[in-house]
Amino acid sequence: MARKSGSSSEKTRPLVRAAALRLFAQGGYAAVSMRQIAAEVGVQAGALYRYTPDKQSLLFELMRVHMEELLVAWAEAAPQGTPLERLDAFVRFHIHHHMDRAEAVFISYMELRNLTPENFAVIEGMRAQYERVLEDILTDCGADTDGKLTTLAVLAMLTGVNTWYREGGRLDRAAVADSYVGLVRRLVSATA
Amino acid sequence: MARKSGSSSEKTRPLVRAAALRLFAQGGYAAVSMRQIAAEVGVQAGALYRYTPDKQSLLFELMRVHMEELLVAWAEAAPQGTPLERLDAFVRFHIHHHMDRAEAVFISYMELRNLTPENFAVIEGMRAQYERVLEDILTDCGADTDGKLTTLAVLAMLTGVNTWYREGGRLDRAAVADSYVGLVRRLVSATA
DNA sequence: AAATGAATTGAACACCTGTTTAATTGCAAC
DNA sequence: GTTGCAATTAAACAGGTGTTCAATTCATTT
Repeated sequence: MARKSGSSSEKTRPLVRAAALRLFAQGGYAAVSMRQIAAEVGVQAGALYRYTPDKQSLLFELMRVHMEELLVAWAEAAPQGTPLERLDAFVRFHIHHHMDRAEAVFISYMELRNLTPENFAVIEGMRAQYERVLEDILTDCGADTDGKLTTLAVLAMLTGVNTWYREGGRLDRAAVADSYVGLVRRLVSATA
Repeated sequence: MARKSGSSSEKTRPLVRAAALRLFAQGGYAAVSMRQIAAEVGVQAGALYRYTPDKQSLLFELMRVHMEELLVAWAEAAPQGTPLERLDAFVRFHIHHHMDRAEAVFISYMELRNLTPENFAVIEGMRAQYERVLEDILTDCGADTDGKLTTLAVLAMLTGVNTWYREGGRLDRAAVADSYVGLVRRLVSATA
């Protein structure tokens, strides 16, 4: 019979994920050992294999869940309205969502090359989905620019925030988002 | 007496650098072993230590030289002219320079955390110098925006090109640079 | 209290890590 | 042709790698 309330396993799994997230973000996938992760959880290395089939899956699941949450969060937050309103909303959404998940974002950008080809393809597909979200909005905005190029330019700009934004800095989250809304608006406006 | 022409050492050193550059870019600093680098050069691992005191210095030198070349190249290419002309020139310079050095650029962004604190500080200082170049230009452009924020936004946008640009793709180098000049011009233009 | 099965340990596996060093090779100078 | 030194090798060092598994502990159910 299944236990009525959470088994030890069900409580430990999130701890393993959290430890892996923190350590991978800090030191990089290749530089972090299963024994380090285990130590962070307070367990021996062998015990980790009750929660993940291997180290690679640990990384992959971190990235897959992150991308899934990103897509779901946008699907739930995506507003109706004029193309420009939706563009504003996307900029704010992206910045806030990414600020709240700095470690997962960092891993998802830095550890792509440590995925097996199959796992890489999955993540890449989800990333393409997210890029399409912005591309479609930009198309609706009717910018006279190269849609794909502008999409990638804007996304690079927005994601770049994570490399310098720190809580408690000169600008707070809302101020940063406001500034980028302004930047992106100008970016997509027709040339004078 | 010193040899008249280049010793074997002087011919091998660049090969070691090139192998390390390629392998670090491909697999990441932590995932690449000295034995792999040595194999690529066609030598035993121990022989590498005639060309570098240790693995860390190999990485650091790659990044330091890259940043130095970047700063020197701009110093030599930097034109006079109106602020907007200088901004255009910077955008073109940055994109072309980075396209030509994809591996070094990649390493310089991805392997920062694998530097010792002292080495990190050096690279970070050089990066700050380069950021100031653009910040000064933007200031001269008299944009009514937050100068530091705009600087980082533009740099993230420009450097992002390296994540998707591939030679032989839909757009050639010049077309990409032209597009980004347009994007950046709009970005810094006053709001309507 | 006894039984059950999940959770965990600790040791072992085969192999890889960066780095050092004595011994050897290779090559230019005399 | 011998000397002398730079370049290289092969082996060793101490320790770390991801992963497996028999043995043990632990907590719950009966």
